[in-house]
Amino acid sequence: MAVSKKTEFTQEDIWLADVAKALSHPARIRILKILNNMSSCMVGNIVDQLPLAQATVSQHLKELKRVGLINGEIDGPKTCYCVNNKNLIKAKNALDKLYSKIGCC
Amino acid sequence: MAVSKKTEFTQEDIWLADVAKALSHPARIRILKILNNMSSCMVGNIVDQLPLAQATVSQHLKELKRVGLINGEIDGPKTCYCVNNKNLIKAKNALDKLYSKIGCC
DNA sequence: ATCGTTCATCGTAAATATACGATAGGTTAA
DNA sequence: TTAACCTATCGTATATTTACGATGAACGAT
Repeated sequence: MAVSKKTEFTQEDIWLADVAKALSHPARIRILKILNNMSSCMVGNIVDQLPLAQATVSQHLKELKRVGLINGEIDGPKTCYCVNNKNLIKAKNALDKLYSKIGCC
Repeated sequence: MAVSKKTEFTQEDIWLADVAKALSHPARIRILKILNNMSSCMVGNIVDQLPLAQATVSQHLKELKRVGLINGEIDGPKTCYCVNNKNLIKAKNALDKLYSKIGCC
């Protein structure tokens, strides 16, 4: 794409777009829902519920972690992930600023 | 990416991911904010406020329209765009389902 | 120390997204 | 009709994402 122009926008717009990018794959939406419904949050459990290879799931988890939508901590040989509610709510609130005050044309 | 596995998820997860994808570029976030603050919504006005070529802006508008976040209607030689509040609110509500009931691990 | 388990990272191939110039299509004005 | 204008689309180059097998790193148990 030649050269990216993403840096020429405000920090807030870049941040919100980045969070949206992390949400832009059904596997990552599914992962968030799984973490929301399980007390256990081992990677293996997540892999079992997705039609994807372990390496691919790990990549998706990394992307969600990168933008702060989930937290992960090492627990012995396993890794435990969970949703970061604070940032998810922050993203939801940011969407409020996009509502049109005016009706549709 | 070899073969896409996106179809192997639920319709709702695919839909929400698709809306998030439309929001995943700062230019498109900016466009929504511009539409939210202007009574006029001609493409030319939007192009003037972005560091992008007209062809690129048109592409971004097309992507927002594809998922129903904006509506566009031809008004003489110009085209008028506006935010589709209904779908934006629908997306925001869908994010509510992703909050963790459990605290962070 | 060795083995099996769990997960992250590397390397790589293919699909998709981004950006722009050029051009086409449609509208109003002269 | 011609000219000028506005926007969408086409063609194309490059960047990024997606997906997987293979490998590596860390841990617990034997």
